[in-house]
Amino acid sequence: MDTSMKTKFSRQREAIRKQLSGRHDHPTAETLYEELKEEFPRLSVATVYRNLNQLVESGEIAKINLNGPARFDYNPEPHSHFVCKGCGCVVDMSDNNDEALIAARKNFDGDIESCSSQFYGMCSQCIKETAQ
Amino acid sequence: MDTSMKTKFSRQREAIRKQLSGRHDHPTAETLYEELKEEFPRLSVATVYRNLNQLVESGEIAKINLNGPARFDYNPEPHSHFVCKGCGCVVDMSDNNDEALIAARKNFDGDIESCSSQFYGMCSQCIKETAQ
DNA sequence: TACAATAACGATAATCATTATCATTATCGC
DNA sequence: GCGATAATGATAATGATTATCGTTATTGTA
Ligand SMILES: [Mn+2]
Ligand SMILES: [Mn+2]
Ligand SMILES: [Zn+2]
Ligand SMILES: [Zn+2]
Repeated sequence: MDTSMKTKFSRQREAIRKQLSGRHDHPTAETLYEELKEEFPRLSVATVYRNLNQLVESGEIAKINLNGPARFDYNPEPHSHFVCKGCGCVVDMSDNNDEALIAARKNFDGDIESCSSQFYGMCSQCIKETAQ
Repeated sequence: MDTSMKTKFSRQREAIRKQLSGRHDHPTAETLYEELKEEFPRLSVATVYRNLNQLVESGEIAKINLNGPARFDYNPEPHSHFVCKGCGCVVDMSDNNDEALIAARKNFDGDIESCSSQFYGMCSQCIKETAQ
């Protein structure tokens, strides 16, 4: 992408940003698109992808690659996620990777900038439902 | 998939297994396909995907989801990876997630089974080339 | 306010990775 | 060998994402 390009305001990007803010379910582009169609009946799914990519590129949001379509996180700060094997939900974990980073840097011949971890298992909700 | 199905031997699956064994570059299905075409000129890419999925399903190998096509790991034991932002290489890290697992379980209301971490940065090779 | 430059849009075609389908072939137990 | 069926190869189909392109909206300036 051309870095000399100065970004202009767009109602769509603003709406996408807002839609993603303050939530912790890490929605996909498709989910955001479906939700925003109400407010923007003419919205194109390409516009959602375009803007999400731009926001990721600028470091304002984060992209999460797991199985299936990419998910997006309003919080770009490195943090861990729990992925439920039952319902597929992706939940924020409140741990700091700092120790892992420090440990990893000791025996690695390169420059480690960041770390992202995923934990897998069953969320409390799914455990309940399985118990029935 | 039907669990009552007993798997039969296949030369192709054996070759895929062998091709993946003993290497640490975590190739994609496409890469393995290209490499195996020499030995199996009639090989279909669908066969590679089919068998890789089967091996993942049986827990014999692991699937790694990052940006781009999935990569496969002959080592199914949970371990961390370093992903180079320069060349895109994926390198094994010799750390144990046990501490991270124990810490995460303490303040999480659910059943955490496993953990996978990725470290991002520049590999030593890329650092050298950038310095030039 | 008008206007030129251009970023962003919406619609949709194209691409890429992966899976499904199906007729044929290979494996396996008898 | 023979029957049952898992696995294959070819290819169509799907799902996610990106590229294209003509139109629209934003922005800076006259
Ligand atoms: Mn998060
Ligand atoms: Mn590995
Ligand atoms: Zn769950
Ligand atoms: Zn590198």
